[in-house]
Amino acid sequence: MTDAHQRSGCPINLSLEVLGDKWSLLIIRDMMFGNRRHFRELLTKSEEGISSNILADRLKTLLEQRIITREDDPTHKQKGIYSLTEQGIELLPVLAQMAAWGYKYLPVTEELGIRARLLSEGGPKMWTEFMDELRESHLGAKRRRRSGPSVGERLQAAYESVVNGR
Amino acid sequence: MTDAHQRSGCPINLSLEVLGDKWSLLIIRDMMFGNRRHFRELLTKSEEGISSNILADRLKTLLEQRIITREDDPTHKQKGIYSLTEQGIELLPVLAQMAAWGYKYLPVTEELGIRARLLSEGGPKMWTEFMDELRESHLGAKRRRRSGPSVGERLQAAYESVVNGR
DNA sequence: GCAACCAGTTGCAATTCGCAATCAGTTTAG
DNA sequence: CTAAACTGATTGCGAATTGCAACTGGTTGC
Repeated sequence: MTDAHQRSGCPINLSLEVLGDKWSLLIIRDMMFGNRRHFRELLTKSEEGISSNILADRLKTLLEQRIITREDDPTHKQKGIYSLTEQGIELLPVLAQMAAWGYKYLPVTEELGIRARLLSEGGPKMWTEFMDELRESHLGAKRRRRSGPSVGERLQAAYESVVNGR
Repeated sequence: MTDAHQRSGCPINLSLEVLGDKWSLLIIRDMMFGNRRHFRELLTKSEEGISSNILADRLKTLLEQRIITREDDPTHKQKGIYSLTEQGIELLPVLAQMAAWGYKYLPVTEELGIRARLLSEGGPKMWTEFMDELRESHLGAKRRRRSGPSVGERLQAAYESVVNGR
């Protein structure tokens, strides 16, 4: 896991060297949209069933790359709380574009596609708002009060609506 | 390489099952920005040095996923011409966001970062124009004549300007 | 004819992946 | 107080993937 073997200084290549595998972006996704902040939450509450050694390894590299941080949970001596950094939060547009593409071309299920659809329809303006919400919950940033439900709440409500209403 | 083991119907997960490795998106990148259309071009003219068996394997899965197509080159009985499909062309926003993120946070070299910078500054409007150009060169689509150099030409000129002018 | 070029394929060693079991400390229920 | 459950991982091991180098069978240009 040494970072000595850099292939080129191309931004796409460098991004892929950090994120180019089947799990890293899924962990980010769960932290962003599923509000998972503990190891166990990421391990058990995901659709795909990552195994614990892979999760531990990916969290380690995401920490090294400063995409997430880890701090102790004051309520539990063993729990750690993982948070997105600004750098991690700014992966949202990447995920949003990837979700939009997958939604358009791959066999997405209805309940898991609804977030992608809303996020795609909302466009960059909605992404920016959601990123501000993430800055509040992950970085403790102050945020102007908005009227109405947050983007996170709207996405979650839409998801539950599809799940319950079928 | 059977596609039986699908992990979930989430659009991000499905996208990662197709593109979640260190090479697939680099091949797409070279086809889009480097105008590589033949096996040898993709093999030898890339910064990163993919090996031929990996390239052959990735081209195969990209074909299966309908992200690219392959046709015989009429000028050479052995050459194949790889082209992006509409589905492949619409990966441009994903690459653009990934490039913008990498440009902002990773140790990108000046000459390889200039395209990312221009594409990021140009925004979705420039992406749309570039996608139209790709539709012309890869799908044979007719395109309204534009005044001035194309996006592809502008990116290439900027790259060469940095390479020569340092 | 022959060297260079074409798109891959093959063999093999090294690495990574994925599953299951396990670990040691912490908290909670009774 | 004790036992069970929970915490964030770690370990062992077989399977799959990766990466390098050599090679194949054919085509093209000189």
